[in-house]
Amino acid sequence: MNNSEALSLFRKGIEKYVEFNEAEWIVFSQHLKISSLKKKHYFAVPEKVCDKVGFIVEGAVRYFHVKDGQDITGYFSFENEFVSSYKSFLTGQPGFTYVQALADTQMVMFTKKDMDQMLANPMLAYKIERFGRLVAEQYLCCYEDRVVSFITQTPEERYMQLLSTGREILQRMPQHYIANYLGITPVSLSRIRRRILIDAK
Amino acid sequence: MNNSEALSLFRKGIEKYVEFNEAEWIVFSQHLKISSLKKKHYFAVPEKVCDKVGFIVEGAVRYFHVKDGQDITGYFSFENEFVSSYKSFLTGQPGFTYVQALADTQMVMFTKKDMDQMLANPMLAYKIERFGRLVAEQYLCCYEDRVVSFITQTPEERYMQLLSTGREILQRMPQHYIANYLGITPVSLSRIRRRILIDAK
DNA sequence: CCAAATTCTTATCTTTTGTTAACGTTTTGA
DNA sequence: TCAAAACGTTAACAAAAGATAAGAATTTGG
Repeated sequence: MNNSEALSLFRKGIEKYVEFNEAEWIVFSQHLKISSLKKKHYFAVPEKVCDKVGFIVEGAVRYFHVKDGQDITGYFSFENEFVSSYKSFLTGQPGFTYVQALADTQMVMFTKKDMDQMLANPMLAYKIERFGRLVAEQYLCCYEDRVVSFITQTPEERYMQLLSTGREILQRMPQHYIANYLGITPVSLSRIRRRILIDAK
Repeated sequence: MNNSEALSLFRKGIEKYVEFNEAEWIVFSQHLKISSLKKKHYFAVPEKVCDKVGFIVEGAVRYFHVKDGQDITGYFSFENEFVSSYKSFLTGQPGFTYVQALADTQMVMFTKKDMDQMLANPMLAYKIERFGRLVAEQYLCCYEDRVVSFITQTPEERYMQLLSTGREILQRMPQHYIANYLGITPVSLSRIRRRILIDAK
């Protein structure tokens, strides 16, 4: 994919948050950078500040933590979604999360510095504030659902719900990542699947 | 507490997000309403759209879900914090959460309609967008931490962490609410506390 | 002030999950 | 193409959590 195609996908992808006129777009896009990440390479690592946000035009990433030498996968992002170690980006503090490309991934990126410049530029400030608000609000809603599911549902119920709503994750992610995402071990998810199969008979 | 005191606490409380000059404040505060909620009364209930956000100047609320006839407490808000069934407020769709006053609670409120009016008012729009962005970002960070704790920690580890960071919750909330908040049953939290006591010896 | 409700702990029993390891299958990458 | 790595299932056992119930202490609300 060439840069112009990537930018155009990005512009289309963020339409639901904000639309720029041509003059604005010219300035805005000067703050964007097209960037590729080879499979298994890292977008963010712990102990470092993640000073950028990406928007995936092709590929996918996973978010994971390392505990006692083991990976624990907490989240995924696919095409048309943002990537960042959000808390680190927003607070400017070092993060605790690995963000790794699961396949060769192409993204449109902007840095914290660029975001701050745009927020300080009267031509863009208003729309960037709004853009940021709407994106943060959307992620807030996702997180709210996720927390509620941990509080109110059993692992089996969480998996059943994922079966009915999580097409992309189920199709594109190996099962042991999905287990982590649900807050359980891969062995436990395998058993849950078995239980469901038997109950279905 | 009289209305003027409440408004002043509110203005002080949101300073970290946005500061208004006197002219802006006059307009902004016309969209605010001071409101009291008696203990055990509801700020929001499931199946209804929560069309308002409050800022607690005195009191506290808890958020809970009902599952199989049982309460499951998911969160709390105290003085100087916002209250809403956020997803319902942001999306305009009916919520799934009860939000209930734990004590007589006084808050400063604005409705979705007021927020939309302010966003449409050139005098306030920019600051309100920014205000909304910063608040959403902060809550996003809280939720991120919470999800990570469910993914990477055992219930015991979550409780230990709460012991070191959750002063207010621990002091003001009964233990069975805290158990729910940690994603476990009250009985299980009681056992965890016992284990910790024994290990400490 | 007192009965009722709430809160916390403890015990018992059942169910589920975690841990570790083994095994066959599939995928990967050199 | 082929060895190594990754993946999913299963088993066996230990550890933890859920469900239920009982009982004591505390709080509450009229």
